[in-house]
Amino acid sequence: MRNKERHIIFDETFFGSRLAPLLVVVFTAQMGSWREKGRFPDKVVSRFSLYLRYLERIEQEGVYLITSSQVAQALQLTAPQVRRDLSYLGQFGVAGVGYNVNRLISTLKKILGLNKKWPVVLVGAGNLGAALFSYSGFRRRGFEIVAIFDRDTNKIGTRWADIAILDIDRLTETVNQKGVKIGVIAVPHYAAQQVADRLVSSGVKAILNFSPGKISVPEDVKLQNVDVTTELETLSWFLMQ
Amino acid sequence: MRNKERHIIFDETFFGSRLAPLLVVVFTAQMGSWREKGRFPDKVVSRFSLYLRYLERIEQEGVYLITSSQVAQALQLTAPQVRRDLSYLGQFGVAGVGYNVNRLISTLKKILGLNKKWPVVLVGAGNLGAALFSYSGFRRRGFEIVAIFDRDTNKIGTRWADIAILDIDRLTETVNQKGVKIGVIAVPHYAAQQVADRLVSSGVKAILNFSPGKISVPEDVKLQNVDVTTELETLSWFLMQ
DNA sequence: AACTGTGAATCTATTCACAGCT
DNA sequence: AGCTGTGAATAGATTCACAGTT
Repeated sequence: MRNKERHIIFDETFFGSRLAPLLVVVFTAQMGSWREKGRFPDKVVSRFSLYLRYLERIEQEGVYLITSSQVAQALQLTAPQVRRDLSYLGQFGVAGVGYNVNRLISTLKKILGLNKKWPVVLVGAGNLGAALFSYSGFRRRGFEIVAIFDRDTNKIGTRWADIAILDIDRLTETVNQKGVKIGVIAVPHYAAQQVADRLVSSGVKAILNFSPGKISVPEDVKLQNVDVTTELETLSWFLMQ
Repeated sequence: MRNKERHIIFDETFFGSRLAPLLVVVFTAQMGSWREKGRFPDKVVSRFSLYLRYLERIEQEGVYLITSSQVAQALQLTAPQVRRDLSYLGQFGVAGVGYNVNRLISTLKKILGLNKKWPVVLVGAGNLGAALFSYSGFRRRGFEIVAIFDRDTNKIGTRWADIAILDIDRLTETVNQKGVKIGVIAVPHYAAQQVADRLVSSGVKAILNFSPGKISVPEDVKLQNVDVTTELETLSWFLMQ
């Protein structure tokens, strides 16, 4: 019927009562699933990213040791949460002392895959594309836009910095040649699904989508959405309260 | 006390027994807290936003009735989740039939505060600012950028469409004059906290922040972050698996 | 004395499963 | 017959609290 064990915990005061023990039901088997899968939840990963940025900043300032509560305070989290997150990395901290900033940084980088270079294709050479292109944070992290695609013939053939804007028809060719695994979609919503399909069929395995509305991709492709309208509408809802 | 605890493992034989149903006693009193607070969780609100967009689209296509599973399929959610979300709005559906698209749309709009116009200030007239400014989805939803601020003297005094780019020093003045409650931050990270502080002290109550890294605001101000680097790093992590 | 690492507890979100309406 | 609305069940994420380490 049920294949999961349940653990029931009770202390001596409950032994007197018939039903009381049943009140302290604890469903276990919760923890320890990431361990087998070798993957942590997305939420934890995105905090890893925050931790990394923070740690790199304080490393610049000469800090080489940090405690969970300092990290928590800086990033508006709680200390236990920071410890729990970092414990996913293994036993890193030194009890009574804190964490070694350097070791943390290099571990986080390794886990996040930031030691290697990721060639990225950007689809959409509009304002948003330009903003993403000019955002230096990507390059600093190893994400390098190797080609830009659009279908506007006025843009095709021109360059941004030294990166050519190509016809979208050359997407597959480029993705294969440069071994691109990440695509960024910055086109209007009506074109988004089509672009996603092309990226997928070209062999891209991870997509960052900036166009509003849902697009769908096969299960083995990771899709990350950034939906600005939704964010604004959440604010609007807040202001209505 | 702690030492007296016993762990007992119940397997399926137990769950076949008469006592099993009693376990249920424990886990109640969970639901029904949002109702008093009159607010739903952020996650639900952001799905409201998705529902609304989808419903408006199908309304265009002449659909006036929709079921939870249709919505779920279109938005890659589950049917029970859609029903649960919509049930927060009250009893809207018709059993055996589905939901009236029109009524849903107008209720969602009301809840999300999209019946009124929201004047918005945009701080940062770079590429990202330009992308946000030119994104027509905002205006369609009642978010109107009434002023743009920057500190670059080359930009100050120029206009985008008919909206002037002003010196950041005139922020408070504008916010007060136009009753602005929402601010969008699209400046480099090193300037973000300072801009946030100015927005807050000018009276803005909700901030959409596009610059990477955490900024902090008082409790009564709603902050929504869009952190592109983190999204990309999550993809990178995925690709490492 | 100060901090980590982690079971257990709690809190939050999602899904199941079905009574009840049309 | 088909769908909603919702208690109950499950899953997931966060926090508490403290044993253990330096």
